[in-house]
Amino acid sequence: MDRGKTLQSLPLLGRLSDESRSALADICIEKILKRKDILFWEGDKGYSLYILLKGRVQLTKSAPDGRETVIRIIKPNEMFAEVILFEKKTYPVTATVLEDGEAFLIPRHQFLCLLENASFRDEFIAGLMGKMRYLTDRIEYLTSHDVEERLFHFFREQFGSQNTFRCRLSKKEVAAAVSTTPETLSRILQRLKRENRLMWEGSRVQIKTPGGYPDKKTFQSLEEE
Amino acid sequence: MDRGKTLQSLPLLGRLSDESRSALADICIEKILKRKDILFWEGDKGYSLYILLKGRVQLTKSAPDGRETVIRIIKPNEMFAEVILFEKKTYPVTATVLEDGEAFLIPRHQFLCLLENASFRDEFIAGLMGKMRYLTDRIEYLTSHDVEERLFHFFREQFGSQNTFRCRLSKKEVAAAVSTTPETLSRILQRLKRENRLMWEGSRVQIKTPGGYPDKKTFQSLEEE
DNA sequence: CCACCACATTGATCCGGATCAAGAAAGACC
DNA sequence: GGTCTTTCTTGATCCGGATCAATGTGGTGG
Repeated sequence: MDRGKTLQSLPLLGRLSDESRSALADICIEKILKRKDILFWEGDKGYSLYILLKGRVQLTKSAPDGRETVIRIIKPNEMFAEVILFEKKTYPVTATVLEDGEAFLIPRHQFLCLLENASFRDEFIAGLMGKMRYLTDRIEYLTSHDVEERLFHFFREQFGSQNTFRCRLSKKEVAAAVSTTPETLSRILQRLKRENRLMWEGSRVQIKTPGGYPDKKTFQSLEEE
Repeated sequence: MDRGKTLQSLPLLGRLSDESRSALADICIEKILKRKDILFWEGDKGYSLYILLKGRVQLTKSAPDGRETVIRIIKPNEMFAEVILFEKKTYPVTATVLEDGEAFLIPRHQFLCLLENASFRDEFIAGLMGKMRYLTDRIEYLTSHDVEERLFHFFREQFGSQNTFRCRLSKKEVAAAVSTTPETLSRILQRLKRENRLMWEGSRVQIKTPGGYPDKKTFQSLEEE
């Protein structure tokens, strides 16, 4: 893999000067991600951040009683775990690979140098703001929309506005992502199929709700920011 | 008010060089906050961020159906609305004054200059990270803790670990802050009083749960970060 | 000081979705 | 290919908390 090129194609890093980018290319570590790998646990001390190139990674937080809450599912080209950049603190979430892929792993102190570059820094901060908006929206979404709405919204966020796509996540995982149980999801899918509004066979999902999804609210996915 | 001094005493801004700080002092606008004032509406175009000096401000997001979700309640010395810094976008939340106070209002382009200062910038980014942690925690909290736990947690977050304090918010507002209805809150307060675990008379709240609150989980308030 | 309106309490009811339980299907592993 | 484990489905039940409704209580402005 030509790292320099890969790095350049990333929205975030395209802003770097050629020199910094190639310096980064020498530093960052490629990592192959296999489904079910844990990249780090909530509470771990950490010194690197990640850029996902391919695949899908889930960030969860666990309650004292063991229940896991999905905070966010990372799609390719997103950066995650930057939270450890400026604090000697620990990861606030656990990162689990949901779908095989690869990632760049960038050591923290290395990354900090890059922030001297004004244009890069602005892009980086803008990225953080986008994530804050995302989390804000997620709070609103989880507290005032029902499971069906959350499901449609989740699909749109993850797979864009296409009406048919391949979802490699298990139903259990999707249930967790929309903050419900497999049983409830199963029942809802059953009903949606009966009402001929959504079909999910194997990994193939087909949405047939011409003229818009049930959730009217315009809700931006992180990518679109 | 001696703005320079006030600015210096703020954790975030203390890091600035004396010159930048006094430049900032000349720029930033003092604003008196009266309960029920709206600082900005979700969707407004905005060009300034705020630092709350005194009082309390609520950030909410509204669902299409009109329901309002409280995202965060700002305490003194916190900065908010920085989200508009790097995007020409609109405020993602509505800011309502809950308790009389005052704030500094800093025009966006002015603030951007300050980021040239490395130490200030790091502090600023660290602040953003803290907020992301907060939002992450809030998602987990709202989805996997019941109203009683959320209530105790809210008090601790807002008023620290003291067992007795003055809460100037209305019950309706507290209900919203813990994402429930006034009716439910009322019933819970009634029960807690009967069980002699918490008393709320007038604005005076007294918690009598020696040896820890029901929510065992260590949960940092933003201030402690 | 009274009238009015937002807040607060209390009761009755309802409902979305979690939980528990048990079978069926589908991978995964030797 | 067969066993074993995990996922998925379906059914029955339960429960936290929302909603609806009615009444009580303050606070505030004229």
